[in-house]
Order: sequence, then structure tokens, then C-alpha cells
Amino acid sequence: MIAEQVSTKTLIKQRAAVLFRDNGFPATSMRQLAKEVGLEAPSIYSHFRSKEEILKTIVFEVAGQFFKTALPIYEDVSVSSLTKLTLLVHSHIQVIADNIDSVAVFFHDWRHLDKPNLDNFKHQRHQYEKIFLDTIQKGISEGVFREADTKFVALTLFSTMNWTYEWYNPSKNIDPKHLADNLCDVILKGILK
Amino acid sequence: MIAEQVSTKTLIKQRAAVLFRDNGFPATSMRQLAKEVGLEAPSIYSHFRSKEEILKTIVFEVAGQFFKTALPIYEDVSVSSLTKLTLLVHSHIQVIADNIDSVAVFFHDWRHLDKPNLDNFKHQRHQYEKIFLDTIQKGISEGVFREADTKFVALTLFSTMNWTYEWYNPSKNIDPKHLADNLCDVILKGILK
DNA sequence: CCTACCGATCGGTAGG
DNA sequence: CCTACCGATCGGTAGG
Repeated sequence: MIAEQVSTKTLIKQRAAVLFRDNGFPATSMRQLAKEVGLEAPSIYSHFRSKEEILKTIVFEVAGQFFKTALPIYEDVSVSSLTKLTLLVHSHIQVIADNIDSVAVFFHDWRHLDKPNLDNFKHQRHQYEKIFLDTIQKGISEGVFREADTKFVALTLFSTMNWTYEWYNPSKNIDPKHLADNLCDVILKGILK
Repeated sequence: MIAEQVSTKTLIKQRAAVLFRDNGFPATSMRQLAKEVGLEAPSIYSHFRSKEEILKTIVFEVAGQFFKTALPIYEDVSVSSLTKLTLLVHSHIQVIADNIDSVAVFFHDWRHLDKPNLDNFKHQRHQYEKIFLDTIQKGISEGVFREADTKFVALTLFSTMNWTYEWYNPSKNIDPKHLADNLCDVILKGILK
């Protein structure tokens, strides 16, 4: 009984992520979603209290994934800044590749969260960015990275990583490890010969 | 009389860009937009045939801007691949900085274009990407850029440039020229010392 | 450019 | 998990 409920809830979440990704959160109706899951619209409300709660669940599950993989790397004192940054990029890309639909929603539709959730989201994002910022900063002060505006470098790194959800197709393209390798290569060494 | 109509149309376009940017196209209502412009909702329909036509106008005006600045650079045979790429990055960033609201709509809401416009958009985007792709390809074959997957390098470059609309604030941050310089610096030489 | 209004669809509830 | 249904709001039209 409980197992079946969890399974339906997960199904709703997964189908919602695909619909949100394709059409955006506001343009997706509960009727559409219900149809996709094989239910009537009101039945969804026995699993989620509102449309926004589905969005909230998706967004914060992705946030949790990002933290879960990045924190252990961040806190490991035995590796160099360079290795640490490389590992962070790999874990970030892996999370994106493992959850493309949800991640697209995460990057696209967080704007539609309601007030307390929106603030929570921004706070968590800031915390996460700090992980990369600190690592880059440390690398610069150790002389392994070039002298540069830390914030700008971090922003550039995030740009490169986060745009992947726009075009990356796990089933068609190269695997996440190669993607992350290529990405590190370009960002670390540049494209100049 | 005609001048006033043009001015109202432009005003609608500008306010729409801001609303679409903040709330997304589907979440913005014609009533909201009308209020922002100081009209009643039906009055908008004397300037645009539909909500989608406003989106279409914004998106393709931005596309036009991108082409207008990039094409002369692309076709100039007197400059090296390196200079050409640098100039292309500068012009691309300049267009983003000059039209932040419209550009955000361009990157975010093109998905909501209807069929013929959607195809047209994708075609134009592909043509534009080709400008950068060709330039990188030429630079590689001339030995000025490192041997690498051209498509991946172009994608990385676009990622870096296009993510800027998410955080760049022309009134607060550094000016577009410096932004483009920093961006070229990182993408060309990397962050490694 | 406005008033008056349309059919359709929205998120969500009541009650079982 | 369903049927029946709610008030609100949507994009858009008619007619002036």
C-alpha cells in the first residue's frame, strides 16, 4: 500500500519534470500532468498539496544531489586545489547528466517558487557557489591558478557547466566523464595553442 | 499620429520584455502587460495580433541584432582567426548588454514560439552558431588554436557568453568591453598558471 | 483606444 | 483515486 503510493508520487514527479522542462512550469497544467501519469487531475492532490509543491520537490531534490556529491570533495583536506576543482566539476556534471529533466527545471523554473521557498533556494545556491569560489580562491593564493577576479572565474566556470543542460543528451552524446574531462581541459588550459 | 502609434508599440514591446524576463512568457497575462503600459487589455490588440506576436517580435529583433553585428566581422577577410574570434565575442557581449531584457526573453522563451516561427528561430540560431564554428575551425587548421573538438569548443564558448544574461547588470557591473576582455582571456588562456 | 463580453481552461475543493 | 463542480482568470473578439 505504502510502496504503491511512493511509486505513484515518484511517477508524478518524473513526468512533471519532463513536462516542466519541455513547456515550462506555468505553461504546464495539472490536467496535462494527470493525463501523462494516467490519473484524473484531482487525484494528484492526494500526493502533492499544490502545483508549486511539485516544483519545490523537484528543485530541492536536485539541490540536495549537488550538495551530496560536492561536500565530501570540498571537505577533503588531502587533495590539492587543482584536483579538488577537477573533482568538483566532474561531480557537478555527473549530477546534471543523471538528472537532466529535473536539472533543467532546477535552472529554468526556480523563479516560480513562492516566497519562503524562493529565498531558501537562493540561499542554498549561494552556499553551493561558495564551494567553487573558495576552491578557486585557494588555488590562486597557492599560485596554481592565474591571478584573476575569483568571482568572474567562478561565474565563467558555472556558465560552462550549467549551459550543458541545454544541449547535453546522455543517451546520444559522449558520457559525463568525457564531457567533464573536455570541460576541465578547456577551462584550465584555454583554447590557444 | 503614426509616430504616437509607433511609440506605443515600442513601449508595449519594452514592457513585455521586462515582464517576460521576470515571470516568463506563459505566466505573463495581457492584462498585466496592459496595466504596465497604461492601457486596457484589448487595446494591445490594435498593435499586436496576438500574445505570441509580441514574443515573436522581441525574439527576432534580438536575432537581427546578433547578425547585424557579427556578419561584417565574419566576412572581413583581412583579420586573423584569433582577432576575428575576439571581435565576435565582443560584439556578442555588446548585443547582450545593450538588450538585456529582450536577450533574456530570447534565451528563455523561444520555446513558446508557434510552429513556423519556432523553426525559423532554430534555423537562424544554427546560422549564427556557424559563424563561430567556422572561425574556430579555421583557427585550429591554421594552428593558432589547440587541436580539439570544434563543436565542443564552440558550445563552451556559447555557454560562457550566454550565461551572462543570468547575472550581468549593465548599470552595476563592469562595462561590456571589460566583460568581453575578461571572457576572452579565460577562454583563450585558461585559468591555469 | 474603450466597454462589454465570449468560451475555454486554470488550480483547487467537497465529498465519497 | 474518482465525479462533480467552484470562482478566477485566461487570450481574444465585437462593435463602436
